[in-house]
Amino acid sequence: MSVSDGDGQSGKRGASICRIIVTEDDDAVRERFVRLIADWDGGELVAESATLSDTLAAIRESEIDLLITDLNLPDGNGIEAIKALGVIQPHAEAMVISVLADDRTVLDSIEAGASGYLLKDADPVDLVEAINDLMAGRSPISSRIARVLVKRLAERSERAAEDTDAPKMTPREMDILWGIAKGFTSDELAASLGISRQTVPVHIRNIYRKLQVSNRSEAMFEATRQGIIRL
Amino acid sequence: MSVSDGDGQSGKRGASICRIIVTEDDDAVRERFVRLIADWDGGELVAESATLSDTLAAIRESEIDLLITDLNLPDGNGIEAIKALGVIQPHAEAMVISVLADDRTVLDSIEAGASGYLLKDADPVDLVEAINDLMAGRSPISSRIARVLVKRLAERSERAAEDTDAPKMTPREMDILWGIAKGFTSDELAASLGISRQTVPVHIRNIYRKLQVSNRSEAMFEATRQGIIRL
DNA sequence: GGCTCAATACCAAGAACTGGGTATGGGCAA
DNA sequence: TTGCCCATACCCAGTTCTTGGTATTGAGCC
Repeated sequence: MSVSDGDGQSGKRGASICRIIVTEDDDAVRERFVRLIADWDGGELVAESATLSDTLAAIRESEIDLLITDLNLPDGNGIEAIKALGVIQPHAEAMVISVLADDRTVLDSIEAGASGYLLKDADPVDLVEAINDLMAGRSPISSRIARVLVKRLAERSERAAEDTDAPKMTPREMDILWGIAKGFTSDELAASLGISRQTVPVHIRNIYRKLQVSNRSEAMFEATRQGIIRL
Repeated sequence: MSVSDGDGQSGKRGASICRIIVTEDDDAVRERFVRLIADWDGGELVAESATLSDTLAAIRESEIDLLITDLNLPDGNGIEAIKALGVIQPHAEAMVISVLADDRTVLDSIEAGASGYLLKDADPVDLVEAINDLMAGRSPISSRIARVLVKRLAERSERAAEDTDAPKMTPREMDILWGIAKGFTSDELAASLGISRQTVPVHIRNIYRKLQVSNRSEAMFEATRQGIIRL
């Protein structure tokens, strides 16, 4: 697709030069980034922009491999640019460079498709190293940002693991629960489990009691919410 | 062990010195870590270990602030040590230093409670900087490892966002869907939404069509699986 | 102005579910 | 051994769902 030269191999993405857009509303900072890329022989600056709208235009008009963007832009949020990039040029990577480090912003950025996230800290970031990481399929991420990701992933297992109550289902009840998830009627469940059609409702009632619900759909909701059923 | 001077300053978790256990079955590597910590005046090595069982014993017997562990141990998996630490000394941090970088291992480690994860790469890691990060509430993570976390968090939103089909629910249908999740009957739904009891089944039928299901429980399952309903 | 679609409303029959009992074996632990 | 729990099975009455129709109104689009 459209790559200039490169068809063939590209161990990393190595063969071709990395085409980059830099979005940053602070002129001084942007100039610094631009210079770093100019002095590096692995990348080509396709566009530099100080606004969201310019960036969106550039994403539509130029083929790129990497978007480096700030989040606080005068006319919007850099996350929009990341989302647009994901739609228009899905092959491209995106990296955030921002002062923001709150959970919501970080997670939104990652979910929008950013693969890297550097904090605009005191210490000057090694931009070229970050770009190399990114192009090699790694994710350069400041340790403070990484903490947000770790926290998010860790809490997920916590809830499933202990969850205070964790109603324990018997093996048969798990069978029934899965049958319900697949929309089986009691008769179908009885047939597929090889038991009487009168027995199924008994199990279902026991499930309701354990989950403190009173019908199938509520049971499904609770069971998935409490991690009893994995999607 | 060279604790040397001690408490004076040390800004971060400042008052006390960081008590550390190092678990690593390769003697040379472990010795290197031990020496680095010894030469640093912010931490005290409480124990060093080459096996899981020794580490578990140390976790039980000594108060520590940080566990630095390999995963491949001769008598088990370092993840066990992390889990044990989380139970016995929940305040303590854990960091993995391993050659393993597969998704399952990384995610298991994080979910077990590791806050840091360094790849035992070619380049020598700056262990002291990593420890400082950790003690300051940040997460030192190699970029290759970070990619795993990013991938995991991004795919979660992807499924909800486009998902190939992404059946779009109208606002009303979302109301109905949530009502079903909470176990409301059609009558209750009609009452809570202020519409006729005859209208609810119409919406439900439309939902079934969009999700390609034929009853409420299956609809719940599909809706949660496809991320239409967030838990 | 037509067209599509969401949202509303109504009817009715048959299938399925819910909740109340009671009861028999088998397995496991005190 | 006794007691508890799981799994099994049955009955029944009442409630709720599901599915087949038809129809009106308003919003958005060509």
